[in-house]
Amino acid sequence: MQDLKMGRLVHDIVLKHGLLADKFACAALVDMYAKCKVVDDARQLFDKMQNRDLVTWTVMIGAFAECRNADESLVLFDWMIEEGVVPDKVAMVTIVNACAKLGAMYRASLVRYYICRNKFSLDVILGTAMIDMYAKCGCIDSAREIFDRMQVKNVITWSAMIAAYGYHGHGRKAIDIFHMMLNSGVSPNVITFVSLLYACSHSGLIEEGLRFFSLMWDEFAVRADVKHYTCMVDLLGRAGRLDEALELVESMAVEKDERLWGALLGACRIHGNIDLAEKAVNSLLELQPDNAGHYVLLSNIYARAGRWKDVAKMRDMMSQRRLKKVPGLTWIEVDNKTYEFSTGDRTHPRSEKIYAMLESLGKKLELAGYVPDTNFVLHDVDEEVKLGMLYSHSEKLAIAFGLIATADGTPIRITKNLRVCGDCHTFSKFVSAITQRVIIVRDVNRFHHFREGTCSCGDYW
DNA sequence: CTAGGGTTAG
Repeated sequence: MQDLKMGRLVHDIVLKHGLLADKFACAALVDMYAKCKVVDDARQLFDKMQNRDLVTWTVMIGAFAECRNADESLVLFDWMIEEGVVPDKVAMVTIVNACAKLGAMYRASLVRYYICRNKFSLDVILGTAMIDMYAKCGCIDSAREIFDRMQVKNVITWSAMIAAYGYHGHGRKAIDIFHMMLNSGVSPNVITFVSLLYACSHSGLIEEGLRFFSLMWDEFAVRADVKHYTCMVDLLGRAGRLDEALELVESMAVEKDERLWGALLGACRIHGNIDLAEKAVNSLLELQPDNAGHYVLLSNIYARAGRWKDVAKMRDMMSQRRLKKVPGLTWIEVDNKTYEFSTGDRTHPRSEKIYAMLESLGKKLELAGYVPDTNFVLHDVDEEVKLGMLYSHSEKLAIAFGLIATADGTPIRITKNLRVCGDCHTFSKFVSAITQRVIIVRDVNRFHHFREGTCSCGDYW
């Protein structure tokens, strides 16, 4: 049931007949609100219920992970345990899913401990959820361990592993898994191919990607949808084959969406193709006139080409339409606590040390050849102010804090709400070289593993 | 036996 109007009607009837004490009726209503994405209504009802049982808790926890902040799922889970409700396997899958969404490594390890201690067997669903959780927490090897231990794997399990290798930049391994899957007799589906093509494009495996794209229909009867085309546009576009990418877009018989044009625009950014970028943005703005991200991306492309008048034009368009760039946030877990940073943030208790660290780090980095790229600052301010803004990007603050607060040699794991900024990407490479630290960044799309001055994404993101 | 569970594209 996903009809909110009807759902509220049913809610009224339940109230009228005094059925609020009935846990089945209430759980179903909570679930209905959750599925209609009105999580606050679900929570209100949940709070009013007298006898909440495990299923109701599970629905509520899942609703938060689905609709809003997975952090709230974890809080609720703790509360449930405190109330003495004992989770079962389905509840664990729900909480594993919340950890995956958050990328919260510490919580993930607690959950694993809980699962082991209570001897929940790794059935195909719990195992698959754990693969996804580990991968999205940046621990691709742990994900693979779970995968290898699983006795029963279905198409979702295989797809999750292929996808995981894909967004960690291990295209070859994704292809290996795909072949293992075929050998085991499981047939790939639509999502398997999205994951596989994505893995190819993000590892620059052009010929392989093209081959799989034609194979999917010819050999597996899986019809290409807009997502597969998006992967192919990305694959060709990254490789600089923009003409072919455009040709594909123009020839496809499937309805085009904003992410397809977004892939083309991303390729234009990498290769500095302004004409095509403008075409892509025009199509994007037809579909989503209020998405600030599109303006920002085009503005960055202009900035890189030194077309400052056009940058100003974009900025004016944005302010006319009252569009604001989504503020960048970065999270880092230190000593089992999550810290959040925004640009120029000085709220952290160790803020002075963090800025001091950034300053000394900056000097070393610049000696090593790092040149801050103020083109990534969109604001119309003096160069010096730009430099200050650039150096206080949330990512850099989180990395500096990680360097201060964690032991030498331990990897630094951070999570971002946006795509990684080009300058922060360069910065992270230099930091990994100079400090001998591995830096693992989860951005909104994928993972970057920085090690000894290089990134696993091969600078294509 | 009946409410609740996993994978995907910029």
